[in-house]
Amino acid sequence: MNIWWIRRDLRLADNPALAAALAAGGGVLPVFILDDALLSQPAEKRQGFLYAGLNILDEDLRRLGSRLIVRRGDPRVEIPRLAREVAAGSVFAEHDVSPYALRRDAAVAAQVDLRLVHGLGVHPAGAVTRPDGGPYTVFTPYSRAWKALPAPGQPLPTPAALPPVPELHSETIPDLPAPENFPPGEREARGRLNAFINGPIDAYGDGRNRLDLDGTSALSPYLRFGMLSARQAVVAARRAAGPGAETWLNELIWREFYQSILYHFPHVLHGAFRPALQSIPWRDAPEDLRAWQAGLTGYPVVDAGMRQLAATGWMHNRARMITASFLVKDLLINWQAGERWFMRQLVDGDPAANNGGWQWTAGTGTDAAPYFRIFNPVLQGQKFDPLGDYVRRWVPELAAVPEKYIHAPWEMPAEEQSASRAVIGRDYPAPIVEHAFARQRTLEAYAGK
DNA sequence: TGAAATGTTGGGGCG
DNA sequence: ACGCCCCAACATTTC
Repeated sequence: MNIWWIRRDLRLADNPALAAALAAGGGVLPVFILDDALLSQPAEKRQGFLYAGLNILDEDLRRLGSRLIVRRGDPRVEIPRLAREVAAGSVFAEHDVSPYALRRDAAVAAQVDLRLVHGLGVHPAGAVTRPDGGPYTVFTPYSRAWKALPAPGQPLPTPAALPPVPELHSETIPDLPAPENFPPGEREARGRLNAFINGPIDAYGDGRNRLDLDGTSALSPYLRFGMLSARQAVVAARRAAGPGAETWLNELIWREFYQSILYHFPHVLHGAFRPALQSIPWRDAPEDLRAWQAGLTGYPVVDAGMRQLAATGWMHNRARMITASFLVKDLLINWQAGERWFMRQLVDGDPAANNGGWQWTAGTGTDAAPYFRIFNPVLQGQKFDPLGDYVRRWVPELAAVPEKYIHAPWEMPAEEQSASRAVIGRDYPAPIVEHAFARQRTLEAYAGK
Protein backbone atom coordinates (compact mmCIF):
# COMPACT_ATOMS: atom_id res chain seq x y z
CA MET A 1 0.00 0.00 0.00
CA ASN A 2 1.22 3.48 -0.98
CA ILE A 3 -0.15 6.82 0.02
CA TRP A 4 -1.05 9.43 -2.57
CA TRP A 5 -0.77 12.63 -0.54
CA ILE A 6 -2.88 15.26 -2.27
CA ARG A 7 -2.01 18.91 -1.65
CA ARG A 8 -2.63 21.18 -4.60
CA ASP A 9 -3.23 18.56 -7.30
CA LEU A 10 -6.95 17.83 -6.95
CA ARG A 11 -7.28 15.87 -10.17
CA LEU A 12 -7.15 12.34 -11.51
CA ALA A 13 -6.18 13.22 -15.08
CA ASP A 14 -2.55 14.07 -15.82
CA ASN A 15 -1.50 13.49 -12.24
CA PRO A 16 2.12 12.29 -12.08
CA ALA A 17 2.02 11.70 -8.31
CA LEU A 18 -1.02 9.46 -8.62
CA ALA A 19 0.50 7.70 -11.62
CA ALA A 20 3.71 7.06 -9.70
CA ALA A 21 1.81 5.73 -6.70
CA LEU A 22 -0.15 3.38 -8.98
CA ALA A 23 2.96 2.23 -10.79
CA ALA A 24 4.60 1.33 -7.49
CA GLY A 25 1.94 -1.36 -7.06
CA GLY A 26 0.22 -2.73 -3.97
CA GLY A 27 -2.63 -0.28 -3.78
CA VAL A 28 -3.09 3.48 -3.44
CA LEU A 29 -4.56 5.40 -0.54
CA PRO A 30 -5.62 8.94 -1.57
CA VAL A 31 -5.16 11.26 1.40
CA PHE A 32 -5.76 14.92 2.09
CA ILE A 33 -4.68 16.51 5.37
CA LEU A 34 -6.66 19.49 6.60
CA ASP A 35 -3.62 21.41 7.79
CA ASP A 36 -4.48 23.61 10.75
CA ALA A 37 -1.52 25.88 10.03
CA LEU A 38 -2.96 26.71 6.61
CA LEU A 39 -6.68 26.53 7.29
CA SER A 40 -6.58 28.77 10.33
CA GLN A 41 -5.62 31.63 8.01
CA PRO A 42 -8.55 33.85 7.04
CA ALA A 43 -9.43 32.93 3.46
CA GLU A 44 -13.01 31.75 3.47
CA LYS A 45 -13.70 31.82 -0.23
CA ARG A 46 -10.60 29.87 -1.11
CA GLN A 47 -11.29 27.35 1.65
CA GLY A 48 -14.88 26.98 0.47
CA PHE A 49 -13.56 26.25 -3.01
CA LEU A 50 -11.07 23.73 -1.62
CA TYR A 51 -13.63 21.91 0.52
CA ALA A 52 -16.14 21.65 -2.31
CA GLY A 53 -13.30 20.51 -4.53
CA LEU A 54 -12.40 17.76 -2.06
CA ASN A 55 -15.99 16.52 -2.08
CA ILE A 56 -15.96 16.33 -5.85
CA LEU A 57 -12.59 14.60 -5.85
CA ASP A 58 -14.02 12.05 -3.43
CA GLU A 59 -16.97 11.45 -5.77
CA ASP A 60 -14.62 11.05 -8.73
CA LEU A 61 -12.47 8.62 -6.75
CA ARG A 62 -15.49 6.55 -5.72
CA ARG A 63 -16.57 6.29 -9.33
CA LEU A 64 -13.26 4.54 -9.99
CA GLY A 65 -13.50 2.25 -6.96
CA SER A 66 -11.44 4.31 -4.53
CA ARG A 67 -12.22 7.03 -2.03
CA LEU A 68 -10.63 10.02 -0.32
CA ILE A 69 -9.32 9.74 3.23
CA VAL A 70 -9.33 13.07 5.04
CA ARG A 71 -7.43 13.74 8.24
CA ARG A 72 -7.01 16.92 10.24
CA GLY A 73 -3.92 18.22 12.00
CA ASP A 74 -0.25 18.75 11.34
CA PRO A 75 0.84 16.83 8.22
CA ARG A 76 4.25 16.21 9.81
CA VAL A 77 2.37 14.14 12.39
CA GLU A 78 -0.61 12.89 10.44
CA ILE A 79 1.14 11.55 7.34
CA PRO A 80 3.60 9.40 9.33
CA ARG A 81 0.74 8.30 11.60
CA LEU A 82 -1.36 7.21 8.65
CA ALA A 83 1.63 5.55 7.02
CA ARG A 84 2.08 3.42 10.15
CA GLU A 85 -1.65 2.75 10.33
CA VAL A 86 -1.74 1.18 6.88
CA ALA A 87 1.88 0.02 6.83
CA ALA A 88 2.47 2.16 3.75
CA GLY A 89 5.54 1.54 1.64
CA SER A 90 5.91 5.02 0.22
CA VAL A 91 4.16 8.36 0.16
CA PHE A 92 3.83 10.01 -3.25
CA ALA A 93 3.14 13.72 -3.58
CA GLU A 94 3.51 16.53 -6.08
CA HIS A 95 6.53 18.70 -5.36
CA ASP A 96 5.66 22.20 -4.15
CA VAL A 97 7.88 25.27 -3.99
CA SER A 98 6.72 27.49 -1.12
CA PRO A 99 9.05 27.74 1.88
CA TYR A 100 6.32 26.33 4.09
CA ALA A 101 5.82 23.35 1.79
CA LEU A 102 9.55 22.70 1.54
CA ARG A 103 9.96 22.70 5.33
CA ARG A 104 6.88 20.54 5.81
CA ASP A 105 7.97 18.02 3.22
CA ALA A 106 11.49 17.84 4.60
CA ALA A 107 10.07 17.05 8.04
CA VAL A 108 7.80 14.36 6.61
CA ALA A 109 10.60 12.90 4.50
CA ALA A 110 12.64 12.45 7.66
CA GLN A 111 9.98 10.01 8.92
CA VAL A 112 8.60 8.19 5.89
CA ASP A 113 9.70 7.31 2.37
CA LEU A 114 8.39 10.46 0.69
CA ARG A 115 8.62 10.49 -3.10
CA LEU A 116 8.12 14.01 -4.43
CA VAL A 117 7.01 13.94 -8.04
CA HIS A 118 7.26 16.83 -10.47
CA GLY A 119 3.94 18.13 -11.75
CA LEU A 120 3.23 21.61 -10.40
CA GLY A 121 4.53 23.37 -13.51
CA VAL A 122 5.49 22.17 -16.96
CA HIS A 123 9.16 22.31 -16.07
CA PRO A 124 10.41 21.37 -12.60
CA ALA A 125 11.34 24.15 -10.21
CA GLY A 126 14.99 24.86 -10.81
CA ALA A 127 15.02 23.40 -14.33
CA VAL A 128 14.84 26.74 -16.12
CA THR A 129 18.19 28.29 -15.33
CA ARG A 130 20.75 30.52 -16.98
CA PRO A 131 23.69 29.00 -18.84
CA ASP A 132 25.80 29.59 -15.71
CA GLY A 133 23.29 27.63 -13.64
CA GLY A 134 21.82 30.57 -11.74
CA PRO A 135 18.12 31.41 -11.66
CA TYR A 136 16.64 33.99 -14.00
CA THR A 137 15.30 37.13 -12.38
CA VAL A 138 13.88 38.74 -15.50
CA PHE A 139 10.84 37.32 -17.23
CA THR A 140 11.78 37.62 -20.91
CA PRO A 141 15.00 35.59 -20.81
CA TYR A 142 13.27 33.16 -18.45
CA SER A 143 10.44 32.62 -20.92
CA ARG A 144 12.90 32.21 -23.78
CA ALA A 145 14.75 29.51 -21.87
CA TRP A 146 11.44 27.94 -20.82
CA LYS A 147 10.34 27.67 -24.44
CA ALA A 148 13.70 26.32 -25.53
CA LEU A 149 13.32 23.29 -23.27
CA PRO A 150 11.65 20.21 -24.77
CA ALA A 151 7.90 20.70 -25.23
CA PRO A 152 5.77 18.92 -22.65
CA GLY A 153 4.61 15.42 -23.53
CA GLN A 154 0.98 14.45 -23.75
CA PRO A 155 -0.96 14.68 -20.47
CA LEU A 156 -1.47 11.41 -18.65
CA PRO A 157 -4.92 9.85 -19.00
CA THR A 158 -7.31 9.40 -16.11
CA PRO A 159 -6.82 5.89 -14.69
CA ALA A 160 -9.58 3.54 -15.81
CA ALA A 161 -9.96 2.13 -12.31
CA LEU A 162 -8.33 2.52 -8.91
CA PRO A 163 -7.58 -0.06 -6.23
CA PRO A 164 -10.04 -0.24 -3.34
CA VAL A 165 -9.30 1.55 -0.08
CA PRO A 166 -9.49 -0.23 3.31
CA GLU A 167 -11.94 0.84 6.03
CA LEU A 168 -10.33 3.85 7.67
CA HIS A 169 -11.45 6.85 9.63
CA SER A 170 -11.98 9.93 7.47
CA GLU A 171 -12.77 13.39 8.82
CA THR A 172 -15.83 15.22 7.67
CA ILE A 173 -14.93 17.98 5.24
CA PRO A 174 -15.90 21.33 6.76
CA ASP A 175 -18.98 22.95 5.39
CA LEU A 176 -18.28 26.32 3.83
CA PRO A 177 -20.14 27.77 0.88
CA ALA A 178 -18.24 27.35 -2.40
CA PRO A 179 -17.98 30.51 -4.51
CA GLU A 180 -20.90 30.26 -6.90
CA ASN A 181 -19.05 31.63 -9.91
CA PHE A 182 -16.39 28.93 -9.59
CA PRO A 183 -17.85 25.44 -9.30
CA PRO A 184 -14.84 23.30 -8.40
CA GLY A 185 -13.66 20.07 -9.94
CA GLU A 186 -11.58 18.90 -12.85
CA ARG A 187 -14.56 18.26 -15.11
CA GLU A 188 -15.60 21.89 -14.73
CA ALA A 189 -11.99 22.98 -15.29
CA ARG A 190 -11.69 21.04 -18.53
CA GLY A 191 -15.03 22.38 -19.73
CA ARG A 192 -13.86 25.92 -19.10
CA LEU A 193 -10.55 25.25 -20.77
CA ASN A 194 -12.32 23.97 -23.88
CA ALA A 195 -14.72 26.90 -23.91
CA PHE A 196 -11.79 29.27 -23.70
CA ILE A 197 -9.76 27.48 -26.39
CA ASN A 198 -12.75 27.44 -28.72
CA GLY A 199 -13.68 31.06 -28.12
CA PRO A 200 -11.97 34.00 -26.44
CA ILE A 201 -8.40 32.75 -26.98
CA ASP A 202 -8.18 34.11 -30.54
CA ALA A 203 -8.91 37.64 -29.34
CA TYR A 204 -6.94 37.15 -26.12
CA GLY A 205 -4.21 39.62 -27.07
CA ASP A 206 -6.50 42.59 -26.60
CA GLY A 207 -9.51 40.89 -25.04
CA ARG A 208 -7.63 39.96 -21.89
CA ASN A 209 -7.27 43.63 -21.02
CA ARG A 210 -10.93 44.51 -21.40
CA LEU A 211 -12.55 44.74 -18.00
CA ASP A 212 -16.04 44.73 -19.46
CA LEU A 213 -15.66 41.55 -21.53
CA ASP A 214 -15.05 37.91 -20.61
CA GLY A 215 -11.79 37.88 -22.51
CA THR A 216 -9.68 36.00 -19.98
CA SER A 217 -9.63 32.29 -19.26
CA ALA A 218 -10.66 32.68 -15.59
CA LEU A 219 -8.91 29.37 -14.98
CA SER A 220 -6.69 30.60 -12.13
CA PRO A 221 -8.63 28.92 -9.28
CA TYR A 222 -8.46 25.59 -11.09
CA LEU A 223 -4.75 25.93 -11.79
CA ARG A 224 -4.19 27.01 -8.19
CA PHE A 225 -5.59 23.75 -6.83
CA GLY A 226 -4.44 21.57 -9.68
CA MET A 227 -7.93 20.76 -10.89
CA LEU A 228 -6.25 21.60 -14.18
CA SER A 229 -2.56 20.86 -14.63
CA ALA A 230 -0.14 23.37 -16.09
CA ARG A 231 0.69 20.76 -18.71
CA GLN A 232 -2.95 20.37 -19.76
CA ALA A 233 -3.21 24.13 -20.17
CA VAL A 234 0.06 24.47 -22.08
CA VAL A 235 -0.68 21.57 -24.41
CA ALA A 236 -4.07 23.11 -25.15
CA ALA A 237 -2.47 26.50 -25.82
CA ARG A 238 0.09 24.97 -28.17
CA ARG A 239 -2.64 23.11 -30.05
CA ALA A 240 -4.77 26.24 -30.35
CA ALA A 241 -1.82 28.15 -31.89
CA GLY A 242 -2.14 31.72 -33.12
CA PRO A 243 -1.11 35.02 -31.53
CA GLY A 244 -3.81 34.88 -28.85
CA ALA A 245 -2.66 31.44 -27.76
CA GLU A 246 0.94 32.64 -27.67
CA THR A 247 0.01 35.51 -25.37
CA TRP A 248 -1.89 33.15 -23.11
CA LEU A 249 1.06 30.78 -23.05
CA ASN A 250 3.16 33.65 -21.78
CA GLU A 251 0.70 34.21 -18.95
CA LEU A 252 1.06 30.55 -18.01
CA ILE A 253 4.82 30.97 -18.08
CA TRP A 254 4.52 33.95 -15.72
CA ARG A 255 3.04 31.56 -13.15
CA GLU A 256 6.06 29.30 -13.43
CA PHE A 257 8.41 32.27 -13.40
CA TYR A 258 7.04 33.41 -10.06
CA GLN A 259 7.13 29.85 -8.72
CA SER A 260 10.77 29.76 -9.71
CA ILE A 261 11.39 33.12 -8.02
CA LEU A 262 9.81 31.90 -4.80
CA TYR A 263 11.76 28.66 -4.96
CA HIS A 264 15.10 30.42 -5.41
CA PHE A 265 14.40 33.56 -3.36
CA PRO A 266 12.03 32.62 -0.53
CA HIS A 267 12.79 35.90 1.25
CA VAL A 268 10.38 37.65 -1.15
CA LEU A 269 7.55 36.56 1.14
CA HIS A 270 8.99 38.76 3.90
CA GLY A 271 10.04 41.84 1.99
CA ALA A 272 11.31 43.44 -1.18
CA PHE A 273 13.19 41.26 -3.63
CA ARG A 274 15.51 44.20 -4.11
CA PRO A 275 16.85 45.12 -0.68
CA ALA A 276 17.53 48.67 -1.85
CA LEU A 277 13.78 49.21 -1.95
CA GLN A 278 13.15 47.91 1.56
CA SER A 279 12.89 51.32 3.17
CA ILE A 280 10.29 53.31 1.26
CA PRO A 281 8.55 55.65 3.73
CA TRP A 282 5.11 54.07 3.53
CA ARG A 283 2.13 55.89 4.97
CA ASP A 284 0.37 54.44 7.96
CA ALA A 285 -3.17 55.18 6.85
CA PRO A 286 -5.67 52.63 8.17
CA GLU A 287 -8.65 54.69 7.00
CA ASP A 288 -7.37 54.75 3.45
CA LEU A 289 -6.59 51.04 3.57
CA ARG A 290 -10.14 50.33 4.71
CA ALA A 291 -11.59 52.52 1.95
CA TRP A 292 -9.49 50.62 -0.61
CA GLN A 293 -10.59 47.25 0.78
CA ALA A 294 -14.23 48.28 0.78
CA GLY A 295 -14.17 49.76 -2.72
CA LEU A 296 -14.87 53.30 -1.50
CA THR A 297 -11.90 55.24 -2.84
CA GLY A 298 -13.96 57.46 -5.11
CA TYR A 299 -12.17 56.15 -8.21
CA PRO A 300 -14.77 54.03 -10.00
CA VAL A 301 -12.51 51.51 -11.71
CA VAL A 302 -10.57 50.92 -8.49
CA ASP A 303 -13.75 50.46 -6.50
CA ALA A 304 -15.25 48.17 -9.13
CA GLY A 305 -12.23 45.87 -8.93
CA MET A 306 -12.19 45.76 -5.15
CA ARG A 307 -15.90 45.02 -5.01
CA GLN A 308 -15.63 42.31 -7.65
CA LEU A 309 -12.95 40.74 -5.46
CA ALA A 310 -15.01 40.94 -2.28
CA ALA A 311 -18.14 39.64 -3.99
CA THR A 312 -16.66 36.81 -6.05
CA GLY A 313 -13.16 36.01 -4.78
CA TRP A 314 -11.73 36.81 -8.17
CA MET A 315 -10.60 39.94 -9.95
CA HIS A 316 -9.81 40.64 -13.57
CA ASN A 317 -6.04 40.78 -14.03
CA ARG A 318 -6.07 44.30 -15.41
CA ALA A 319 -8.11 45.36 -12.39
CA ARG A 320 -5.56 43.68 -10.11
CA MET A 321 -2.86 45.89 -11.60
CA ILE A 322 -5.00 49.02 -11.35
CA THR A 323 -6.12 48.45 -7.76
CA ALA A 324 -2.62 47.42 -6.68
CA SER A 325 -1.10 50.47 -8.31
CA PHE A 326 -3.64 52.64 -6.53
CA LEU A 327 -2.82 51.21 -3.10
CA VAL A 328 0.92 51.48 -3.59
CA LYS A 329 1.38 54.52 -5.79
CA ASP A 330 -1.64 56.68 -4.96
CA LEU A 331 -2.12 55.84 -1.28
CA LEU A 332 1.57 55.08 -0.69
CA ILE A 333 0.60 52.14 1.52
CA ASN A 334 2.98 49.20 1.88
CA TRP A 335 2.31 46.64 -0.86
CA GLN A 336 2.44 43.89 1.78
CA ALA A 337 -0.89 45.10 3.19
CA GLY A 338 -2.37 44.63 -0.27
CA GLU A 339 -0.71 41.26 -0.65
CA ARG A 340 -2.33 40.10 2.60
CA TRP A 341 -5.75 41.39 1.61
CA PHE A 342 -5.61 39.67 -1.77
CA MET A 343 -4.51 36.39 -0.15
CA ARG A 344 -7.47 36.65 2.17
CA GLN A 345 -10.00 37.28 -0.61
CA LEU A 346 -8.78 35.39 -3.65
CA VAL A 347 -10.08 31.96 -4.59
CA ASP A 348 -6.93 31.58 -6.70
CA GLY A 349 -4.69 33.05 -3.97
CA ASP A 350 -1.22 31.60 -4.42
CA PRO A 351 1.80 32.95 -2.55
CA ALA A 352 4.14 32.86 -5.54
CA ALA A 353 1.90 34.55 -8.09
CA ASN A 354 0.36 37.00 -5.64
CA ASN A 355 3.67 38.08 -4.19
CA GLY A 356 5.20 38.37 -7.65
CA GLY A 357 2.36 40.54 -8.85
CA TRP A 358 2.53 42.88 -5.87
CA GLN A 359 6.28 43.26 -6.02
CA TRP A 360 5.98 43.96 -9.71
CA THR A 361 3.50 46.76 -9.07
CA ALA A 362 5.50 48.19 -6.19
CA GLY A 363 8.66 48.14 -8.26
CA THR A 364 10.43 46.18 -5.53
CA GLY A 365 10.59 42.86 -7.35
CA THR A 366 12.20 41.03 -10.19
CA ASP A 367 11.51 42.41 -13.61
CA ALA A 368 9.64 45.13 -11.82
CA ALA A 369 7.73 48.05 -13.18
CA PRO A 370 10.01 51.09 -12.83
CA TYR A 371 9.01 53.21 -9.86
CA PHE A 372 7.83 56.05 -12.06
CA ARG A 373 5.33 53.88 -13.89
CA ILE A 374 2.19 55.03 -12.14
CA PHE A 375 -1.25 54.13 -13.41
CA ASN A 376 -3.77 56.93 -13.78
CA PRO A 377 -7.02 55.31 -12.62
CA VAL A 378 -9.13 57.53 -14.87
CA LEU A 379 -7.13 56.81 -18.02
CA GLN A 380 -6.92 53.10 -17.21
CA GLY A 381 -10.69 53.04 -16.84
CA GLN A 382 -11.26 54.86 -20.10
CA LYS A 383 -8.84 52.60 -21.93
CA PHE A 384 -9.95 49.21 -20.64
CA ASP A 385 -13.59 49.84 -19.71
CA PRO A 386 -14.45 52.29 -22.46
CA LEU A 387 -18.21 52.22 -21.98
CA GLY A 388 -18.05 51.98 -18.20
CA ASP A 389 -19.98 48.72 -18.10
CA TYR A 390 -17.54 47.10 -15.68
CA VAL A 391 -17.91 50.02 -13.31
CA ARG A 392 -21.69 50.05 -13.55
CA ARG A 393 -21.83 46.33 -12.86
CA TRP A 394 -19.80 46.45 -9.64
CA VAL A 395 -20.55 49.98 -8.45
CA PRO A 396 -24.31 50.12 -8.85
CA GLU A 397 -24.63 53.59 -7.35
CA LEU A 398 -23.01 54.82 -10.57
CA ALA A 399 -25.35 52.82 -12.82
CA ALA A 400 -27.02 55.90 -14.28
CA VAL A 401 -23.88 58.01 -14.72
CA PRO A 402 -23.30 58.88 -18.39
CA GLU A 403 -20.34 57.42 -20.25
CA LYS A 404 -18.58 60.77 -20.35
CA TYR A 405 -18.20 60.91 -16.57
CA ILE A 406 -18.24 57.26 -15.56
CA HIS A 407 -14.53 57.16 -14.72
CA ALA A 408 -14.39 60.64 -13.16
CA PRO A 409 -17.85 61.24 -11.71
CA TRP A 410 -16.65 64.12 -9.52
CA GLU A 411 -16.35 66.15 -12.70
CA MET A 412 -20.09 65.93 -13.29
CA PRO A 413 -21.96 69.21 -12.99
CA ALA A 414 -24.26 69.28 -9.98
CA GLU A 415 -27.42 68.95 -12.09
CA GLU A 416 -26.12 65.80 -13.77
CA GLN A 417 -25.16 64.36 -10.41
CA SER A 418 -28.72 64.67 -9.17
CA ALA A 419 -30.16 63.52 -12.48
CA SER A 420 -28.12 60.31 -12.37
CA ARG A 421 -28.73 59.85 -8.63
CA ALA A 422 -24.99 59.86 -8.01
CA VAL A 423 -24.34 62.94 -5.91
CA ILE A 424 -20.67 62.94 -4.99
CA GLY A 425 -20.21 62.89 -1.25
CA ARG A 426 -23.71 61.51 -0.71
CA ASP A 427 -24.28 58.54 -3.04
CA TYR A 428 -20.64 57.93 -3.92
CA PRO A 429 -17.46 59.15 -2.23
CA ALA A 430 -15.30 61.97 -3.50
CA PRO A 431 -11.77 60.76 -4.42
CA ILE A 432 -9.90 60.04 -1.19
CA VAL A 433 -6.75 61.42 -2.77
CA GLU A 434 -6.08 63.57 -5.80
CA HIS A 435 -4.15 61.57 -8.35
CA ALA A 436 -1.81 64.33 -9.55
CA PHE A 437 -0.81 65.12 -5.98
CA ALA A 438 -0.40 61.44 -5.08
CA ARG A 439 1.73 60.80 -8.13
CA GLN A 440 4.12 63.57 -7.13
CA ARG A 441 4.25 62.32 -3.55
CA THR A 442 5.18 58.82 -4.67
CA LEU A 443 7.84 59.99 -7.10
CA GLU A 444 9.48 61.87 -4.23
CA ALA A 445 9.16 58.95 -1.81
CA TYR A 446 10.76 56.54 -4.27
CA ALA A 447 13.37 59.00 -5.46
CA GLY A 448 14.78 59.19 -1.95
CA LYS A 449 15.59 55.48 -2.18
C1' DT B 1 2.07 45.22 -18.60
C1' DG B 2 2.37 54.49 -18.24
C1' DA B 3 1.68 59.09 -17.96
C1' DA B 4 3.00 63.80 -17.90
C1' DA B 5 5.91 67.33 -19.55
C1' DT B 6 8.16 69.22 -23.15
C1' DG B 7 9.41 69.72 -27.99
C1' DT B 8 8.24 69.88 -33.00
C1' DT B 9 5.49 70.41 -36.99
C1' DG B 10 2.16 72.14 -39.96
C1' DG B 11 -2.46 73.88 -41.19
C1' DG B 12 -5.32 77.65 -40.99
C1' DG B 13 -7.14 82.15 -39.25
C1' DC B 14 -6.10 86.68 -39.43
C1' DG B 15 -4.23 91.37 -39.93
C1' DA C 1 1.34 87.62 -50.24
C1' DC C 2 3.30 87.31 -45.96
C1' DG C 3 4.30 86.85 -41.15
C1' DC C 4 2.44 85.84 -36.90
C1' DC C 5 -0.04 83.26 -33.70
C1' DC C 6 -2.76 79.49 -32.11
C1' DC C 7 -3.18 74.94 -31.34
C1' DA C 8 -4.01 70.22 -32.57
C1' DA C 9 -1.40 66.29 -33.55
C1' DC C 10 2.38 63.80 -33.05
C1' DA C 11 7.16 62.79 -31.22
C1' DT C 12 10.49 62.78 -27.64
C1' DT C 13 12.01 63.16 -23.07
C1' DT C 14 11.45 62.77 -18.30
C1' DC C 15 9.71 61.05 -14.05
